[in-house]
Amino acid sequence: MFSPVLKKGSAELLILSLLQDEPLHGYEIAKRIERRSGGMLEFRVSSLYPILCRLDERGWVTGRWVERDGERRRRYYRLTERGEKALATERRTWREYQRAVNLVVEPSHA
Amino acid sequence: MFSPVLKKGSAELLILSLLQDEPLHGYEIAKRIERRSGGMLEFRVSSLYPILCRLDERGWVTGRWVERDGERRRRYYRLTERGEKALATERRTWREYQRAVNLVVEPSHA
DNA sequence: CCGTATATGTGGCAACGCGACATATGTCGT
DNA sequence: ACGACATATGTCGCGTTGCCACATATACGG
Repeated sequence: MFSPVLKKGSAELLILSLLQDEPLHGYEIAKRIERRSGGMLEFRVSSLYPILCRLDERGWVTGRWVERDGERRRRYYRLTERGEKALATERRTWREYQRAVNLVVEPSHA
Repeated sequence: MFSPVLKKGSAELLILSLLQDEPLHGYEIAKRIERRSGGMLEFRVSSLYPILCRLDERGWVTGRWVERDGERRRRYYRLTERGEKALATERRTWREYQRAVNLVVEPSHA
């Protein structure tokens, strides 16, 4: 839907936002992003898993393997305390960024 | 102010928006973006000039050298017809993109 | 005469999302 | 029994893009 370029930078914010509600595994995260955005945002798994690793290394989320009968193994991620703080910061940054861009592009200044 | 990652994708939109009002040269574009955004957005010249070339090659803007006494030579860019259409599209895309991300990020869904 | 603002550019780097591909399991229809 | 599909996780290499460092040149004020 949107070009890869535009989506840069928002990926982490999207994932962290979903994990705030409850722990999720990768595939489920991708589906929820698509559903919540009304199909406008789509996440390629090739982007998703590297990002989750990145967030784990950074200490913002922790992953935990879960194996159940009649189910393929899944890795559930949950937000850490540091991740929660980071999410708050990223959300604020995103809002400010939107505002800044809109100040320039919205023609109300003419 | 904002990380380079987040800014990816919005650069063209910002530049095209400013050129809609009147033809401008590169340096002036950079300053206006900074001023209009209240100092929140800053544009490195090392990003700016390559983008202007790109837009020129794509036929969205056309550059014209202007030399005046007591002034260093400047290259003024103006929006082409194709550029105007592209700008309209990019503006719409940006709005939709904001909406899509906010649908996922804003916690009003819980 | 020297620093600062103005003005335009180049080269190479690092980050990031993605397409293509690989692998494995559960489910449903035929 | 078998194939197609959804589920689920991952790797590799590519292309785009903004940035830092650097280069060059002119006008102006102290």
